[in-house]
Amino acid sequence: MPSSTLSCNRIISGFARNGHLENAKSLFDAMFDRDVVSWNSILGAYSRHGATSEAREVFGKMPATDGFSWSSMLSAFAHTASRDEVGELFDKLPVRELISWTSMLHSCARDGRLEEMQAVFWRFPCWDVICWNEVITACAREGHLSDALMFHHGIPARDVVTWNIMVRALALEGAVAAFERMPQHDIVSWNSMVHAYGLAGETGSAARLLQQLACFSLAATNSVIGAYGLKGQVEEARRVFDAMLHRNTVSWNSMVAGYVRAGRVAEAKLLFDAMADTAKRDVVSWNTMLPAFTVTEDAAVLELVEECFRRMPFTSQASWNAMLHAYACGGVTQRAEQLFERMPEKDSASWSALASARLLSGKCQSAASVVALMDLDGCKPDAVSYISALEACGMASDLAQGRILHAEIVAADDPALQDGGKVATALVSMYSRCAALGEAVAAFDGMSSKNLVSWTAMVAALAQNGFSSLARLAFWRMELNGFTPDSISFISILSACSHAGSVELGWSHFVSMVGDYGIQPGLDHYACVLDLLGRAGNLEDAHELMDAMPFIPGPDSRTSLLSACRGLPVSKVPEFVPHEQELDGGEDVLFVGILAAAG
DNA sequence: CTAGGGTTAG
Repeated sequence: MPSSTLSCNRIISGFARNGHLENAKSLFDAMFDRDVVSWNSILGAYSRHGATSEAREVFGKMPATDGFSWSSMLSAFAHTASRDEVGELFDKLPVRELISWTSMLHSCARDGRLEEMQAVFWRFPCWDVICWNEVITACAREGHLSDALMFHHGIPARDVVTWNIMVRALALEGAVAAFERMPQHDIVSWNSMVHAYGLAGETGSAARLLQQLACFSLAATNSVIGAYGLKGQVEEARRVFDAMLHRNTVSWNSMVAGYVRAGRVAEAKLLFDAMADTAKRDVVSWNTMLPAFTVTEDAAVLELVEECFRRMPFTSQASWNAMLHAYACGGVTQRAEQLFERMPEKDSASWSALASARLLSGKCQSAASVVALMDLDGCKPDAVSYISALEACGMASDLAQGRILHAEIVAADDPALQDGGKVATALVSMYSRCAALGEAVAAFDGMSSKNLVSWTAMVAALAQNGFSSLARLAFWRMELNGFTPDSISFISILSACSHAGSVELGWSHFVSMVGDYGIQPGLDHYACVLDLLGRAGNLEDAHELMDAMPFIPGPDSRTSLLSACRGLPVSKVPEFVPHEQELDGGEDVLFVGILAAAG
């Protein structure tokens, strides 16, 4: 037991800073002479841990308080308490220093009151780099990137944190630029840069950067494991994981998540069980197991997931959402609706999961109404809400409802709804499926920055509405604009060719997809080409392709062949076209139709 | 020695 108050305080603050709250507390309890610094250290520890009620209790017991005590309390409130409580405490402050003002910024930022935050910011008596950084972070986190950049440019002096915020906030290109421009790097800068590469799917660059690090970084290593997992490169992720000398809960969780995402549930479960001995399982570990069913769609896995959910020692909002999502994917809408009713709290992700449950079971109208319901319930619809509602309108061909949603999106005028043009792309698809091609084109033309996905949606819209040559033109313009078509773009263009009966062109796209772009054709591509050949009456080639394709021909491909025979005399129907007894319901009718037509 | 900003996982 150290004798002086000063040395005790030093040890207590050391414990508190490193999260050893229990040790800090027991030394504090054993002290003879506690001064205000001893009390403040304990108070600060509770405050930083978000333990506001404990902090409040300590604050109440303090024999004397100073500016530090009040600042700690205000910080705790700013992180956890309501706007009114924070305001009340702020009014009671004996002195208002910049630190307290900065906590007020955080309180606004926390629940998205960005305009109020900016108003508060400009009322400050003076500013330092930390309060500037706080507003930049808040703007960036809420998706107000232009505001974030404005403050970034407006700041009189930047420190390493200012730059790190930009590395975190910007997409890869911007992150690289910020990283290269910043005068010096700290470990957080490197971690953020590794993470940015991982987020962009550039796992190779992320791994290379990790190796360049002079010292071991848990955060960066975990980022790389996570990035490999996201891309399905589980073996690479495992190699990094196995090479680690120190792993924390996040390392384990990331590795488990990689297996789950890859549908390798058995291995995920094995690690999940193993980590119970070595690392502390937290709520995220449990939540990580829950999406397993979404990937595997294996009924046995759904049971395992339900079991997991029941046994969870703690649940978070994400646990409920993940379970809801699993039900949605499993098509067990009834259970999804029941779980939704039982949920203690509902956030926008919960409502979106409900919408997808309804959408996947074909209840398009009630899926489209989710946006209105959540709004009534006091939950602000976000980009995902609008995207799934628009998809529902498209599926239901509910043009009127789609237009209402469009008007709401425009009226909301929220930068967060831009979300990389995803909402605008959803509008294009919605209008297209409602056969309102003019409005689809208008939505597309109105996009400030188009990307591969929006171009592909436009190609598909033109193809679906029978404008095959325009679809081909759009495909060509897309390439001229520097967007390299991916597997999905080719489905759009192949279906355009198929609708138009352009055999040669469709075939050349198919060949170029494989040869020039190195894209492995999937079942959908084969189905388009089969349909194309079938429509053109090129049965020989169609049959040859059906034999050669690495998929079991589904009913659709056989129907393509069959429909191609429509009108042929029975004697001319090739023998490889399926016989009557092989056919099930839908095809049977078609076949009978062919025979009748053949007379 | 104590108070405000940036670091990983669903």
